[in-house]
Amino acid sequence: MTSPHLVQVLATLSNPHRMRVVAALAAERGYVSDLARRLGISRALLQLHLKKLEAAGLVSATLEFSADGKALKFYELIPFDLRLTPETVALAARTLPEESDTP
Amino acid sequence: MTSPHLVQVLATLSNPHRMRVVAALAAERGYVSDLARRLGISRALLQLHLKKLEAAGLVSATLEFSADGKALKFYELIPFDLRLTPETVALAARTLPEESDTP
DNA sequence: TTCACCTGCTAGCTTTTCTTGGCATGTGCA
DNA sequence: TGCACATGCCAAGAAAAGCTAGCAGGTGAA
Repeated sequence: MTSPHLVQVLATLSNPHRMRVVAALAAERGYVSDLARRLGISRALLQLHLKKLEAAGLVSATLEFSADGKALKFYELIPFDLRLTPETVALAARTLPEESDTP
Repeated sequence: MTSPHLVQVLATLSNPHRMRVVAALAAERGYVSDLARRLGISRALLQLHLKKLEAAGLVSATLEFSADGKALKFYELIPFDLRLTPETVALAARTLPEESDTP
């Protein structure tokens, strides 16, 4: 894993809503509106968090069709296994872009 | 680890500056001004990040005195070892405070 | 006394993130 | 045709995070 990606993953997971989304998807995949109901948050908000989770490579989406022809966007977890220690963080920090790169 | 704490730790580590600080301290402890020079950032900024790292329980500070009597605040790493998987995240999410708790 | 260090704090600005509410589109069913 | 449910997107405000510049106080050495 590259460290900008690690930064992104950590930032993505460090949010209560997104942790709950991961938990919900770990139990069972679901489509957007369904998930929103299960989690008790608005669809717009969930969609935004799902976007971030997808951008971080933590979930993936599949368009499917229900029996009655409705288009449903199913989300499911992409398994991950990260270890966070001073050593792994230090290692990642070495591949971080310089701050002088974006003046 | 409680999940609010996990959220805090992840949020704290998901920052390039703070990752560099952890990396620097993993290599060798140091005092504020020294660290600022090593990292090439302003002292005020470093102090802010050190505060967050300390609040998250990732570093600790000790006041010491140099040979010539100057007070130096040394920071060092507190070892940590976190594993991040869908399961650990789901587990943590279950102990998350309800959103209805802070209306 | 003046200089070169060290520490700590904060007011204020900029940028980013979070969140809501609304609008548009499409489907099948009564 | 009207209803229910699905998706996507965006504007705009509220809240949080990031950063700088500056001030104040302390020490030892020249």
